[in-house]
Amino acid sequence: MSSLPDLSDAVTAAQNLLGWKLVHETEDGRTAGYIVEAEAYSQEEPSSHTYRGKTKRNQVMFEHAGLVYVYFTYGMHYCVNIVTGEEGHGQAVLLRALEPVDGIELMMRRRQKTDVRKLTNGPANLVQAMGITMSNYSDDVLDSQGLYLEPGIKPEKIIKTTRIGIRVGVDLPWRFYIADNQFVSKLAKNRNL
DNA sequence: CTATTGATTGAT
DNA sequence: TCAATCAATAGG
Repeated sequence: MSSLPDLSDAVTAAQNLLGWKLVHETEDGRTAGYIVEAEAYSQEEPSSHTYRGKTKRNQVMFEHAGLVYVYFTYGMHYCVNIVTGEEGHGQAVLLRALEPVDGIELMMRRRQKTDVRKLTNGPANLVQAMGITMSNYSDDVLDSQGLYLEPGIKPEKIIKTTRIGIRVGVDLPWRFYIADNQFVSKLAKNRNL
């Protein structure tokens, strides 16, 4: 695996990021996990937050690849994305699930769960376990500090399928996850292509 | 201005 | 199947 992920466009990056290790160092300690499930979003298609142009919420998605897009949704949840593509093109990869590697005790404390499989199995769950907040908005994951990426494992088999939780653009096969990985979010295992 | 919806989760 | 709960957006 090369030392930098391919973030040239969202769909490529969603596959390429699988197996990379996401690390977050905070005052409470270090947490890290392998990315096992990810989805691509881009301004050309209606399910993307950038479909209707730049707003205060999504503006970082139009900046350069490697920056972090955190958003608040459903009145109670945060989700995290890695920006991809050229500057000015609103696209990113939503991280949907991790396989916990480091700081599992800390993740359990943050999540109030002891079942390792329920720590990071979903976009809002992994944000909570990793201690990611809006203060991580526009962090650079290619800088080795704070929230960043490290080379991890090479996925044996990647499953390509349709995205979760959206009402438009449901036909696009823009979701990718590592086959037979027990940390992939439950919904993701239901539909296959 | 008000009303509705959503890249979710966890409980029923 | 539904509630929790708020930012963005559509509509008047």
